[in-house]
Amino acid sequence: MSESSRKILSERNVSITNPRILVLEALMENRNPQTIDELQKKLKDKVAKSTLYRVLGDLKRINILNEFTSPGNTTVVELLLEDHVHHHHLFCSDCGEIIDVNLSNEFEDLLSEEIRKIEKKFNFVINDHRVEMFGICTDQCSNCK
Amino acid sequence: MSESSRKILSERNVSITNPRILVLEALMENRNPQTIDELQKKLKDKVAKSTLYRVLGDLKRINILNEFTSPGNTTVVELLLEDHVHHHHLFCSDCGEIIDVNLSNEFEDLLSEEIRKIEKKFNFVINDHRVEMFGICTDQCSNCK
DNA sequence: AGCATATTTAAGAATTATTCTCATTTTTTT
DNA sequence: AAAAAAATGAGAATAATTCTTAAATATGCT
Repeated sequence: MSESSRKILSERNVSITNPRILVLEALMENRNPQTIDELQKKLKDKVAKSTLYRVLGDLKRINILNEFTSPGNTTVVELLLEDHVHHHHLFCSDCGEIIDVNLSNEFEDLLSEEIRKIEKKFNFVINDHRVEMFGICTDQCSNCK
Repeated sequence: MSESSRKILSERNVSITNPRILVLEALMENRNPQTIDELQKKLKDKVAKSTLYRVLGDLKRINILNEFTSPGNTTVVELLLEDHVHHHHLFCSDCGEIIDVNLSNEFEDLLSEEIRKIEKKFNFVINDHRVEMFGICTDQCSNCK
């Protein structure tokens, strides 16, 4: 099981340590975004709190971790690997669930065009973007129901 | 000057107090998003820190304040009044500036359609959304240059 | 495999951002 | 103008994150 985690680390030239493997595994267990708190619980008594934060920093540095903030201002992270293409997020303000969402190619193309316009207008080089949607789930969230 | 702040408060049935007027004025001074820290500096010795946070909470409650987080995880707020229509944000990862951005109607229409599809697919009621763009300013940011 | 060097970890202290508490002050109501 | 209600200031309390350091682990070399 830990093979793929080891591979991820060695391919990126960072040393293979137990905490890093454990954190990667916790992240892989649930490919939707997770709060630090959820991770902390999963890794309780296995990885020190300070180590968890440090390892998450390491993963950001090698560009396989996406960190952002939910509407309640909670920090959330998700693993970004090859298989996990560009996507957006849908937040349930009721249960807190965060769902990965893909939008149509047609939409993404038009968005890229808009971004090109914005780059010109503001003299920016834009290297990333995201669409966040906020609402209330009616029956699909795993937490609700 | 404080007339418009007073009006904003009275129209929404919240009592008119000095700290609230001062915070509103600080927010109006710069209609782009501001960090709590910037606000704190402007209001230094005029409004207590705890009061600033409380007043910001009040403004959120009456729906005239938008709060979100910049990529560096800093909390940012901006006043949302009638004149300030739906817009999006562009973040400079170099100087930290956050710029309000409008996207074309064509784009907004297509986005609304996408959102309708997502609502169906995930059984959500979506009531808000935003597009965030990240990049580096080349010469326009007021901080950079 | 074994040793030396470099890197990482655990644990808790330190820092930062935000919320809470409560006696006093200000605002609103009458 | 007085009474009642609401808001404030100051600092204590809490929560999230970063920092520090001695000990443990990983890596590179032989």
